Amino acid sequence: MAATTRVATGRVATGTSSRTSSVTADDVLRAAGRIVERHGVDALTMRRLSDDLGVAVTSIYWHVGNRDALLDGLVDRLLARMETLVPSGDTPTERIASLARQLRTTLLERQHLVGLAHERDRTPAMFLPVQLAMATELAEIGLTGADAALALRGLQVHVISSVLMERAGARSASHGTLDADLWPIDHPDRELVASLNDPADYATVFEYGLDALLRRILTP
Amino acid sequence: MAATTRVATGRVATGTSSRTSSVTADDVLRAAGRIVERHGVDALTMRRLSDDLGVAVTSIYWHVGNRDALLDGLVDRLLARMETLVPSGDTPTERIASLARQLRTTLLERQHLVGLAHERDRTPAMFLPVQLAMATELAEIGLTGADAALALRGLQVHVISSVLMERAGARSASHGTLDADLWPIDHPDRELVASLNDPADYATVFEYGLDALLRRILTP
DNA sequence: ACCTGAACACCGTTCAAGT
DNA sequence: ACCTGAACACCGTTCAAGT
Repeated sequence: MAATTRVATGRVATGTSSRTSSVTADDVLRAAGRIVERHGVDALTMRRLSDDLGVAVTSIYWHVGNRDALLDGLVDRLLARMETLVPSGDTPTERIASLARQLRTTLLERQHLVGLAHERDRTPAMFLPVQLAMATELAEIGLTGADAALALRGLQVHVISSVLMERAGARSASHGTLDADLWPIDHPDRELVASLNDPADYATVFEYGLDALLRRILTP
Repeated sequence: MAATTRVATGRVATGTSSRTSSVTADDVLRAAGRIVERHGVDALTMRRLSDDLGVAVTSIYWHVGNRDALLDGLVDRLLARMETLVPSGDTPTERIASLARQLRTTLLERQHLVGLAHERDRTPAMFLPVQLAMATELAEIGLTGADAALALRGLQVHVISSVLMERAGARSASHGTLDADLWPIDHPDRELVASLNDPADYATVFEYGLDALLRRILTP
């Protein structure tokens, strides 16, 4: 009984579409992206999405196929964003670092989408534009071939991992459990334990690893 | 109509339990772990699990509470495993590297569980035993306090990332799309592109980054 | 061309009932 | 103490039907 509370859902901003009331595929993508980024992938149900858009569940299927295709569309949007990054800096090393940092901040803004892309095996495609740009810089230093490939993958691994770790760190911190809370209270190195309690320094960890990689690239 | 094909499901190996037919909480955990590791978390439905065990869905709830508690239990089992790692090697640096490598291989064996632990913000707890052991080695080198914390986190980030990337790499490779397939076919550095086509060298990428980190630790 | 409700098979979970 | 079926609210998806 009482199937749904379907009562003129106020209608969500139709945005660019000129005709009223009806919904475009782009509207669906946008609304879906909003839900995913704010509440995670699991929160994206077709019924919730249709509620947000003020249409029947089934009309979403007309626009985007099904849930799987919808998620694919979201990932595609993220990948398109990756092509806008441009390196800055005077030396190749600086430009590589600049690319890595831009990549990191871009991914941090869309963390749930990054996870989604990873689950769907689109991580390689996600990194492609940056890899191409980085390859150019590496060639400038004289690093090509297998060595360059290794350096590229090293950088790639480093960036994505610090994004993932930062998310985990932020969430643990927000619900109170810090890394250091797990450590034995009588550990001799109290400054170490204290440092692990500082939740905000994942940027530093990132720079630390980036520096390590760049040094190794410059002195093989 | 035809609710389920509930026909004497042959009964799964009851293992250690002495009484026949009935099921222990440990049986449930084991069966669930098998499903998760073989087919991923999404494949773990309560009904499939109960089918595997040859009991009614509802009896699972008696043993483990609900699905969420079940997943928690699986993660706990993974964390317990982490305490068994022991460093080997003559120098502190070698012992640190040894710990990182053991951690990596252990996590690679339980990749789905690692993802699960990460989603549930248990990554810090997962790394705790290794971190403690590594801290001892770092102190031997003379690295303590904030510097040691940074090194620990750097190592932690590196290990988990290479595990995650290796999974992504393996899956992309298995369904045919290699990193390098995305690159422009006319890219000047053909050896680089060829290197990116070799799917098996994630171990090398891991060692590369590990080496970079250890060098940086030794020369601050 | 676009939207709709009804209907399907599938979830997780609760509960009263059995032994 | 353990297991069961019935029943609930919730999914994704299909389809015939509307305009």
